[in-house]
Amino acid sequence: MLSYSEENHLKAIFHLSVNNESGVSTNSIASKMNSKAPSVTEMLKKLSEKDLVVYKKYQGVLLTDFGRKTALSVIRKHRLWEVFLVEKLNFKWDEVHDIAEQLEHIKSEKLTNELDKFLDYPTKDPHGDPIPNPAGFIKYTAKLVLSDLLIGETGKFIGVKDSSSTFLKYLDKREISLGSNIKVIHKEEFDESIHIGLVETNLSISVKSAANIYVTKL
Amino acid sequence: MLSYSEENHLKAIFHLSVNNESGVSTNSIASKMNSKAPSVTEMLKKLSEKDLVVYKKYQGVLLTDFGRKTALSVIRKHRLWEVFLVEKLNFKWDEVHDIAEQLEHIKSEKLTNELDKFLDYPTKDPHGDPIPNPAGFIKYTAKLVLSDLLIGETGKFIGVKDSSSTFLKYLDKREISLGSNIKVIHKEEFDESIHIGLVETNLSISVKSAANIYVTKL
DNA sequence: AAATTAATTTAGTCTAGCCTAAAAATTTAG
DNA sequence: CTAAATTTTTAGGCTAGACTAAATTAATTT
Ligand SMILES: [Mn+2]
Ligand SMILES: [Mn+2]
Ligand SMILES: [Mn+2]
Ligand SMILES: [Mn+2]
Repeated sequence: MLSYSEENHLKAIFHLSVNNESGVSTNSIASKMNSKAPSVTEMLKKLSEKDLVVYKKYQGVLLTDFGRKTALSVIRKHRLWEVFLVEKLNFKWDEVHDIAEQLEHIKSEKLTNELDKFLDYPTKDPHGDPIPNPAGFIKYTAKLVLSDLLIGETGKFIGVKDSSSTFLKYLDKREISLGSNIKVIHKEEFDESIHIGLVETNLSISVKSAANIYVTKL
Repeated sequence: MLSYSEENHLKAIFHLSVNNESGVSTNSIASKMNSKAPSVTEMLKKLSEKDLVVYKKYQGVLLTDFGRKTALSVIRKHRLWEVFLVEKLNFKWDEVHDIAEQLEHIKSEKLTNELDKFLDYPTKDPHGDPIPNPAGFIKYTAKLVLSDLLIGETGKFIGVKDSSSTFLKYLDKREISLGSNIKVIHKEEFDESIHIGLVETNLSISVKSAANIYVTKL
């Protein structure tokens, strides 16, 4: 039975492993966990002891298959609960993350799988992130950021890179929501802002925002 | 922000306070918590420090209004989650308690209240126990145990005293479920067993079982 | 290639939550 | 109303998980 802290460390390592062939560094984990390096080192020893990671002093750390599967099980629960909160309990997409951080640690496979069924087997969470299946398989969708689109190109808004409450609420205010088709109308040279067209309206947004919006080219 | 252990102690004290005017004893709490007296003493000092209980050495302990409200909030969450598991996720009444023990500690008032709404404001949990309202008000129903009924009397099955998985599954097997009207047909002198009549069938059950079934006289 | 800088680990400390054993207070009994 | 039994508290210890400061190893510069 893993502790919350062990599960959270595994999750952090998993997220840091994406696009990172070599080992994950102690400091990067500490920074993601809002803790300090010595706490991470101690945890790595414990996780290594339990065969959840491969750890060699000063060499960074990598998940074992077992560790990866465990991390994905936590992520699966996190995302399913986020769907539940939005779909069934009237939460907004910017309100669910903190609660899901708590719910992801509830231990009951039956609960997770019944929840999955109850939600009709969703494949994406409210932020567009893929939901791993019970076996720990996760289906990634090719995506690029809106700021990479050229003038005249259109993309479908499929996810956010920055999922902070602030950014999510900003998108709500501008009525940019998951699934929207966004066309790049014009790029301003002076401040690099990007004029975009939604189904109805046209808007202008900063590069910073555009760099945080995942799209698939249409 | 209270810890799980603090919340669990409050819950234990609350349950031990029912029908117990004077203070709750250290040992009774330890026994309910599956811990030892010194651990309880230590916790009582902490809870007292936080004004959740009134504690005086060797004098037992009582909840303050604040402590009582806090305990009831945990119990409210526990019972709402049990309803959710049974009503929405196909759990049986004997499978929900352990999961609710985890879920009752999730911190989000909005979550609790939205869940309540989603479940259409249930007043009883799957075991017949009343669900406190958001203000911490709990509505008790007058009840007696089946074994107290006299021959010829009929009672409506409204709750269980023993809510162990074993007993609940036994009731399932005998097809005795919440809401059933149970008539006492005969009491066997030899082994004190009680012959009862359900809507259709007649059964015989032990005094022990009968002493664990709450009914209201019809 | 040595020196400096940066990253990581070790050493030692702290708190929460639990424990056992011993001491003290309260209750029960003779 | 003392004496024994019971209950409760204190004392001291342990583990998990966090931290700071110091030491060590690795990486980067000159
Ligand atoms: Mn999230
Ligand atoms: Mn998400
Ligand atoms: Mn329960
Ligand atoms: Mn219940």
